[in-house]
Amino acid sequence: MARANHRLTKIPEMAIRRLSVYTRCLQQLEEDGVKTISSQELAERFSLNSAQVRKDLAYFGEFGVRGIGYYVAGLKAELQRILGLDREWSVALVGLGNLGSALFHYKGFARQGFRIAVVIDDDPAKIGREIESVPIVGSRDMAREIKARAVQIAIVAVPPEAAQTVTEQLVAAGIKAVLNFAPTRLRVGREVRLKNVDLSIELETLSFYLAKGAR
Amino acid sequence: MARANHRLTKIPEMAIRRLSVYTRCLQQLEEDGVKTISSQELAERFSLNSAQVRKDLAYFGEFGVRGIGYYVAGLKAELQRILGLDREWSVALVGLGNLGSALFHYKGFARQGFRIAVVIDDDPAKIGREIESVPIVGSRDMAREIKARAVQIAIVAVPPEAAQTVTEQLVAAGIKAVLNFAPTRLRVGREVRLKNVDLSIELETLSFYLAKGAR
DNA sequence: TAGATTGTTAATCGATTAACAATC
DNA sequence: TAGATTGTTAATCGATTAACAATC
Repeated sequence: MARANHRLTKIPEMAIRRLSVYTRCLQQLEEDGVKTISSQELAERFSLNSAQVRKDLAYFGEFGVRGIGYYVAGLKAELQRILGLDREWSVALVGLGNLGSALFHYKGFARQGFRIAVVIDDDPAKIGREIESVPIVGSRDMAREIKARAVQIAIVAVPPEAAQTVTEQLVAAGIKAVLNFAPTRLRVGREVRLKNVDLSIELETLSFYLAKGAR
Repeated sequence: MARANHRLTKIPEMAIRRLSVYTRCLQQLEEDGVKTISSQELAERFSLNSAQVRKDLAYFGEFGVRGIGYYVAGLKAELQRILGLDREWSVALVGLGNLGSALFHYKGFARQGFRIAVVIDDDPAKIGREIESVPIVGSRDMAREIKARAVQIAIVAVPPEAAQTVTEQLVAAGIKAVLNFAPTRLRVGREVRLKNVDLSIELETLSFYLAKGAR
């Protein structure tokens, strides 16, 4: 029964993350000249259950062909569309310290259509300059630049004590989603999508298992 | 009934992560001079359920006092011990490019007792030098340095094509846990704890919600 | 003692997986 | 048609939450 229940159901966050992973795999498969793939084969690559792969996809539509599997190129295109990876997103990078610079040069972002359109940093030695043709502006000019460049996503990589203030300015300037690397819990309104990346917590879970092993 | 069921039960990964979060909060509370806190108060700070806080703690023991709550200093110390944060861990940082440098200078790691004891990079311009008194060695000398410095944790921040090879060398040298920032799925034996940090996937989930909002 | 809050059990909720009719 | 694999329903599993006796 081909019904579009995928409009109504709430989609688990983990399903979205897996979609991301499938997409990258499909991209590789396409480059390798693979034409079709079954849910079973796809699942094996990530030690998942084939039913989970099919269910993740079923949230969004019917992309497969019974007896065949999925056409790699077609499914990749569908997933890219669903994830918003079929277009370019203008991103503002806030903070050009060590982490900010690393993120600026990180190749993975650009590959999926995320283009850093403006860098924001209040260091007088940096304001007014460019980095790889991307302008560096002070927070004073932040709102103007964000609007002018239709930036919707901000990557926050400033010291923790500056993060909340700068985020409020970003939201006031019209930013719709924030990826936060500052080790602080940010408070934003519900109209803004916030994702925290906590670098310390990952090390701490590792040390838990090491410490446990030693006990 | 004070039984140590916490020795047998399998502990959810998410519970460990929350323990990390509680610990940091308790640290702050201690600095602020707060003596006791209830599961309810603690839960509210993270929009969690108080039963969840109590259950997370109950995996490891009985730390609270009925009618009172938890003594901040005592609970903090217990959780630090459980997470292995009551001691110093020697860490090897592999790859000193943009991301590696950022991670090297990242203050959050050192704060919780993770000390970068050696940097590994094969750039001839870097080998043999030091960065903030930490030696930089080539992968040729990796095994020797890791053993000499009793390093158990490695942070991998090399280009994706080098990640698998270097990880195998790390494991051969006796590394017990790997935090991987390279955008590649690493394959390691089951005796090694592996945690992947995928920077792209976070942006991709954000763009999913933005794209959905626009549909 | 009366009030507060824990630790734990039982109920609920949600996500994963097995099973299978539909169908290419 | 026979074989393969989907999309979906129903069963299972695990994690979250409500409820409450125990007890400070």
